[in-house]
Formats: sequence, structure tokens, C-alpha cells
Amino acid sequence: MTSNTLTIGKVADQAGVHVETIRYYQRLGLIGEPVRALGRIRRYDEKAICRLRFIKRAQQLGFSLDEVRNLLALEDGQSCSETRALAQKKLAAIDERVADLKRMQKLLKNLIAECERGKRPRACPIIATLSQ
Amino acid sequence: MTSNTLTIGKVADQAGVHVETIRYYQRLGLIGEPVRALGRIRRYDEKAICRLRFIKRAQQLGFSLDEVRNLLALEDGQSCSETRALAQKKLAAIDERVADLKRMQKLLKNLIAECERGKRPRACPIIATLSQ
DNA sequence: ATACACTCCGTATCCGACTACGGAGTCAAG
DNA sequence: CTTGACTCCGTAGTCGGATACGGAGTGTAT
Repeated sequence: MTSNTLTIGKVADQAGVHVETIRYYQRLGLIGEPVRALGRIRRYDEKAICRLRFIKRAQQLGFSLDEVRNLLALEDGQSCSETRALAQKKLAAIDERVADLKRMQKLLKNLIAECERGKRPRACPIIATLSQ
Repeated sequence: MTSNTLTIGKVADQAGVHVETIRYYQRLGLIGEPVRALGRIRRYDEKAICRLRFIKRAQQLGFSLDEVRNLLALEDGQSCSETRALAQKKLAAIDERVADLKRMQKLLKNLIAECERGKRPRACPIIATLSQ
């Protein structure tokens, strides 16, 4: 039995999160309000820590809190295809973002290279390009 | 002579920007306050359009408005190495961001693939990974 | 001369994910 | 029994880049 013995601070430490973040997630409904034994102080069990870690891992995969909410609704692991659909949508968004950034990368790289090759007197090719 | 004949709306159209954006940039000091001939209405010349385009192009390369401010200070094209330094810093940031996103991409791809291969009855591997 | 589009200005609002603040209550150790 | 750490709560502020609002003034075409 490890039920409801942890204060919000303990949970925060264990999950690597700030206390305010937990309260924030509760306001958003990502975490259920816990029992409050003796007084008004929240008491959590281990599951709360798991849930926070779940959220943090999902964020690391690129999911927004709103999307995490959806993932949490599928937490039982029984709706594989729905979960997969969310992941695919997220992956597509990331692919797009990467493509964007690669375009910028390429342009910047070329400009920098051109700038390095350049010999005076000549206007900076980076500025020249921006000015067009 | 094309001096100071354009209203803010004309400039906005030509530069492909909203009127409010111009006023916003002026508040930020990215664009100088123009002359106000006859009444209190701003009158612009072609240079304003160029400057807006400069800003927009810089944004497309990934520069924030704050960084654009720095670029604008080098607009004469005479400080090539300073400009290049800014571009290199930006490129490094983009590289990092790309690396981040690629990590996410990889993880998501693997999870999705695993999810597709999976045969019931088994918990969804995506959820399982998030739950750890 | 009147209608209509445009411009003026300051301020507020949006998005997402927190972070900060401050005064009061609670808890456990010494 | 006091001290000090922790918790409570609501509300406001942060970042960046705009976007929206609304009432008043202006410019111009017919």
C-alpha cells in the first residue's frame, strides 16, 4: 500500500516538475484532483508521478498539452489505432517543420559560404540578399 | 521623386503585411516614424516597403524581430563579418532544432511502425512507451 | 456635400506553457 | 510551543508576434 501519502512537493521532486506545474495541470484537467486527507492538503499516490512522467514524455515527443489530453484518454492501451493516428498526425507536423528548417538551413549555409568567399570591396551578400 | 506619397495602407499592400503590423514594427523601432505631411497621417516612400520586405525575408530565414533589429543595424552591408556571425549563430540554432526534431521523428516513426506490426491482444506500444 | 474608405491612437486579446507573488494556513521536528 | 518548511489559493505576468476593437478624425470621389 502506497496510497495517498505524498505531498505535492514530493510528487514534484519525484517527477522532476515544479509544484506550480502540477497545480497548473490540475486546472487543465490533465491530472485529477487528489484526495485531501486531514486538512486541505493534497495527498497523492505513485500513480500521480506516473501520470506526470507520461505527460512529460509525450511532450518530449512533440505533443502539446492539448494533444496529451487526448493521449491520456487512450491510456488504457486498448485503442491502438486511435493512438497511432495521433502519432501519425504529429509525425507529419514534425516532418513539415523539419522541411521548413532545412530550407532555412540551406539558404543560410549558402549565404554564409558566399559571404566567406567574398572579397572586398563588395557589399555583404547576406545583407544584399535580404535587401534584394 | 517618389518621396512620401504612400499611406500606411498602400505600403502594407505592397509589402504584403497588415497595417497593424507596420504600426507594431514602428513601436518596436524596426521602422522609423515617417513624416506626416498635411494632417497627422503617415506618409511613406518606397524605402519603407524595402525595409518591410527586408524584415520579412529575415524572418523567413529564422531571425526573430530582435535579431532583425541587429541585422538592420548592419544594413549598409559594410560589416560583413558581424553579419556573418549573426547568420552563423542562427544557423547553429537551427541545426540544433533540426537535431531535436529528428530525434522525435525517429522515435515516433519507430513507435508507429511497432504499433502497426503489433498483433492483438497486446497493449498499444505507443501508450506503453509513454507509460514506461 | 455627402458618403465611404481609410487612418489615427491606445489598449486589450490571442496562443502555449508555464512562472511569480503574496498572505494565510498546516505540519513535523526539536 | 515555536520555528521554519511546506502548502493553500487566486490572480497576474512572461515570452514573441502579431491581431482586434472602437470611436474619432481625414481624404477623396462622385
